Amino acid sequence: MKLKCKNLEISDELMNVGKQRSVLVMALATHKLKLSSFSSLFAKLSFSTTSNNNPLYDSSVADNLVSVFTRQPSAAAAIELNRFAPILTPPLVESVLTRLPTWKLALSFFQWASEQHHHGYRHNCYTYNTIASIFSRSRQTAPLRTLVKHLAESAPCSFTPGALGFLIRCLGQVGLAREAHHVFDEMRVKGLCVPNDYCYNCLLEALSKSGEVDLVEARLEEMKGFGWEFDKFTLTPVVQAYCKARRFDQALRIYNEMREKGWVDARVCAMLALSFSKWGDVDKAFELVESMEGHGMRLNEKTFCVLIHGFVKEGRVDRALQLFEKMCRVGFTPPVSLFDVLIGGLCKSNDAQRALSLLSEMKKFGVAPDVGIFTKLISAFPDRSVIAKLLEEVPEEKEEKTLVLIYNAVLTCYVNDGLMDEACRLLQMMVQSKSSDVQMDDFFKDKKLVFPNAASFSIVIDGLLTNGQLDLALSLFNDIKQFVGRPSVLMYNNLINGLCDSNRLEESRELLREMKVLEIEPTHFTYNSIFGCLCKRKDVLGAIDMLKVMRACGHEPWIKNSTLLVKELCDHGRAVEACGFLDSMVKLGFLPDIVSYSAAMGGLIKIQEVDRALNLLRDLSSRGHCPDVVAFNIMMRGLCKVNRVAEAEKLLDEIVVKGLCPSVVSYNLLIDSWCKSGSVDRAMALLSRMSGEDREPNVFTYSTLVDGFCREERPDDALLVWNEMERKGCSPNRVAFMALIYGLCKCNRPTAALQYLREMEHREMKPDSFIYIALLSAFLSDMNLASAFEIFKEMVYSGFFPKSHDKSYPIVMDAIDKFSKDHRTSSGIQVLMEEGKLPTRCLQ
DNA sequence: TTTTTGGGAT
Repeated sequence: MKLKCKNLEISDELMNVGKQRSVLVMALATHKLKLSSFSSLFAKLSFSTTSNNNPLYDSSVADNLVSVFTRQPSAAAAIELNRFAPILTPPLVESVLTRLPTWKLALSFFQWASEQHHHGYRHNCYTYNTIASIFSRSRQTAPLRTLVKHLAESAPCSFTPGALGFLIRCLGQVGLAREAHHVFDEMRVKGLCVPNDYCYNCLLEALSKSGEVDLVEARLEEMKGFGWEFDKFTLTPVVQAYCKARRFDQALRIYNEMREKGWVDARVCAMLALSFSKWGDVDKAFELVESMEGHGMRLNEKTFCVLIHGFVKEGRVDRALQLFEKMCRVGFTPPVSLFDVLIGGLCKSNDAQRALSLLSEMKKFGVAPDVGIFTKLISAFPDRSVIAKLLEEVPEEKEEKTLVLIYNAVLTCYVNDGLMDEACRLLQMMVQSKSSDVQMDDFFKDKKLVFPNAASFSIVIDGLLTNGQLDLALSLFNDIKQFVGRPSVLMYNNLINGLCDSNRLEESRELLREMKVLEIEPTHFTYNSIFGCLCKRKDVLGAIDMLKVMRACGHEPWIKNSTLLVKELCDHGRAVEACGFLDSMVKLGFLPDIVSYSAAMGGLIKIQEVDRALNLLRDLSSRGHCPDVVAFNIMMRGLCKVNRVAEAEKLLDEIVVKGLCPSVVSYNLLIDSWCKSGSVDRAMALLSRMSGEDREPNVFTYSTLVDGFCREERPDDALLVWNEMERKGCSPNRVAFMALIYGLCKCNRPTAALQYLREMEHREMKPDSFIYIALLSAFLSDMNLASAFEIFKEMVYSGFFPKSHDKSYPIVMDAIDKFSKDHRTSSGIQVLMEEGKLPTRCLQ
């Protein structure tokens, strides 16, 4: 009998089923897997039973269940599905699970089965393992994690040691080592499983795969305590864990132990060899591979390849070649990538001849060289003599194709060497090769030229673009259309990008129109090149128009572009327009980045619109953003600048309340504010709060405080801060030195200041001119004419002399007057004058 | 990709 119910409404019965969802279903649902809710799936399902109301369990039942869960929800037979429930058994569930095509469907079915406990169905360890291995194979860590968590906590189910091992391996395969570690203990504590040595071995493997070397060691100890014997499968993961942790000696110790017991196999050897190679010890790795041969072991193809790549990377082409020969000897055909890396390595170590000989090797294996290999070979012979040789050896059956490859390689070499003229000339010859009678180059005479393909043009055009030869690139581009056909999107993108970089917006738009005509779909790159150009031009309306286009075809504007527009506008005092632009973005459904909002806030502050900036900060959360510390810092700076320090302080508290961590900058801003307003002691209090919160002060903090103390005429405290800075290993920069020197001068300590100038010079930092002026005036007011003159000379010799409109001009002139009138310095001034170091017109 | 230190200008 076949039952089929169509379009059933969800019945009360079904609603009840819905309410009975098990804890597991709820737990799995927290992963927001967008599975159609099970009840609605029910309502749409159709299914058939084999013969009567009490169907037998046979493979056709499994088939039915599979087809019910696989089929697109169509005609409904929801209630009928319930008839399966009473006959559900773990083997049936297993069999259905393994037949379902996707992990999502398997999960649906598993959930449904979990709900059937009122019919007496319970999962056993094999159904759990089946779904676990499905998740593991499809790398679904989230549901897998939920599954084991549930397994240990709320759905006790006993496991055989073998089953626990299997489960742990599923976890290990997707890196859930911690979970494996945990479930192992849970099962044991709850009495659901008595782990044996196999379980331990599986656990060790999972742990070592995730690099949990400490846990590996702990479990090993535990095993010993329980009296389990170690075997090959115990120690292999231990070697692996030590290798991963770069604990070289320990890895070798275990390896030797294994060797004594005769447990070494190809896998362990390969693992160790790969690690040696990774650590740069190519010879040891090679030695190991050699010793394998003596014991009848051999590497697999993949390991050969990885080792050869690694050897070349370490600059050991010699060993790489030896390994390569071994690989060929055991009968593997090396892939092109291996030839590529070896030829590259040989070229790099100036063994071009040997590289060339590998090409014949390729021929023997029937592996066709690609353009990259040709390029490497040609570059390796600076006289280009190899080109003729390559051309001679072109196999007849693939002549056309191979010739283009070779010529494209030549073009690439020209481009790489910046020989754009040569590249263009060759391309032109290739184009003309059709029309015969072309004057051939030395390299190419005797050889047939070949007509270029799209790649040939692309190589040259890209080269021209990176060389800034935009117009030449454009004219070649037109040739493509004539000779090769439709250009690729990539070529359009590169040209449009080049045009936009040169601010040639109209032409780039023309190319975009052309793409439309040719029905070449532009990409986000295409649109963003043009959008970026409009942003750079501060063309707000144009940018918004472009956004509309992008909205229509579903491409996102790049953050850097919209941020650039906001920044550019703000830099020119147009913060209000910037805000308008951001609003337009929102209206178009693009959420601007927090960075662009921060830039806008900064712009508003710049034009004294502090309250507007504050409003924007407040609005951010309603626009779907959580202001970050930088946004708060910008706002704090704005408030400090207009002396609303108390509000800035409140923002600092708000940062903490919001669960963010104030940065050094946040503190620096307040410290600076207090230093500038004569409250250096409050600033110092904040410094101690910083150390309490483990926020290291930086050179900005210390410079600010040094400045603050000097402003309050407390040079000794300034020096204390300075020493504290050096003690903490924070080395002063130019600005810090200048702050101290200038501050000490203001406090009438020119001699101390001069010491720090010397220290600064010793560290190869040059002060700004105002430092000389400060020292000069300080020495003069200290009546120290000799030192004043020394500084004056240094100033003059370093090429600095104030202009007549300069504020420091009268100071310097007054100094010269004093120097001239004093017998100790007058001759020195004379010398400077004779040397022409002093502007003559200033000296009447 | 946004934020912090020196002086001083116009």
